[in-house]
Amino acid sequence: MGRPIQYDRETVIAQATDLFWRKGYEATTLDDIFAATGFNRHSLYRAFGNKDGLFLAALQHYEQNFTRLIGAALESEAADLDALRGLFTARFPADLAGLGCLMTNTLNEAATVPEEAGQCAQRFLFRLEAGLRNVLERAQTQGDIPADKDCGALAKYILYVIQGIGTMSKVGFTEADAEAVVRQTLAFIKQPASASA
Amino acid sequence: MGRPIQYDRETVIAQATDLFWRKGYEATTLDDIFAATGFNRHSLYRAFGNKDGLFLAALQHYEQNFTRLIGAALESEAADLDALRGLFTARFPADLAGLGCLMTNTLNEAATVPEEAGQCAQRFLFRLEAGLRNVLERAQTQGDIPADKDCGALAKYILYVIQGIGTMSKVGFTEADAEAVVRQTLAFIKQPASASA
DNA sequence: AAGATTTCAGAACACTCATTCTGTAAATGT
DNA sequence: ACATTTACAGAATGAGTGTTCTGAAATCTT
Repeated sequence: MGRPIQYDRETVIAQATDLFWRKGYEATTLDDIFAATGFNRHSLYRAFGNKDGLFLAALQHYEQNFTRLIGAALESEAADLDALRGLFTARFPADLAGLGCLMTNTLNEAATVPEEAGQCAQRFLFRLEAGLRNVLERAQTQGDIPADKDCGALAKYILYVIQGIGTMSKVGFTEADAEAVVRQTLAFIKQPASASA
Repeated sequence: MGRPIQYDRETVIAQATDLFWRKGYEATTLDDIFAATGFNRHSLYRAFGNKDGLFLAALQHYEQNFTRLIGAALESEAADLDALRGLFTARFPADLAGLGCLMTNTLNEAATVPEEAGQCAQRFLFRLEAGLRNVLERAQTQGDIPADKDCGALAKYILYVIQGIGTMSKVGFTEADAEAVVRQTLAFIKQPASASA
């Protein structure tokens, strides 16, 4: 059956994800990846086809990790505003401090990234939006959000704020700033007297 | 004194700004610029030193254009919330639809952009933040914003939202979505009963 | 133990792109 | 009119990088 593989596929993907996350798709060279993971040039092309294939695998890896969090915080029966806040404060500022979100970064790099990657990131965004709406509607039926608010619009709003956090985290604004924004957003949402048109 | 220059420096910078804006720093090649502007390889190096020099000139050009708007909307004596809203709705969604803000884009590309460019973009951000705070404080003294709100925090908040708009505008979200976010944000800010911690 | 098969290691290739170089054209000053 | 200076035009260079190729190493099957 030939020589056995000396690398672990999942480990390689995880390490590559980290690199792409920090440096972006284009700025991450294959040599960077070989240096960081120690795995083989030829093996890359055998296992992933090419650089794009590896990048897509990294995006999927990222999405799966994130999916667990989203599933718990946004899509489960128990999801409420506290879970939403937890998603923000536990996940976003912690790991992503200074890195932004890989999906957001990919969207921002859309001009150079393979097309399929951009679509993947966009799907991710839509799913996030749907999850947010789910939580908000649930909270609304429980009375945590005024009944006259449009949860679809609020979900979109949060999505925008999330993208802002992703960008700002990369330019020296602190974790405390991001947390204040999250607090502020949740406070806004809960306020009665909706003055929105 | 030798052959006269056949290109107009300002025109070249304006065209280069447009390219960098649309495609980003790295993805824009010098050949792109030569093709779009028709001006000369040698002249570029003579006039701007190198690609980085041209990019910095483009950033300054962008900043100057923007400065007029910011000056009127944020830093003048007459600046109020309506002027702020005008800055959003007139400027951001119109020209920038699908492009984001050149400064935001530059920040997102920080890994590959020349260092000086990143600093320029960051200065721009701080200036924008200061202008926002100025408007909010003025509005607060005029009674448009509840007295118990922290204008510094609100200014930062708006800055985050602006970055979000810049990113989202590049991934298919419509101008109407962005306008809704602006309306929502202004409505939030004006609301009494601040529940923020 | 021998052959087959797959991985590993690194050189070689092809392409892009910023930068530099060489030669030509156009204007000014004497 | 001639020499000088500057711009224009395009070829040449060199570095970086994704991809392919060649040969050696390691393991399994028979």
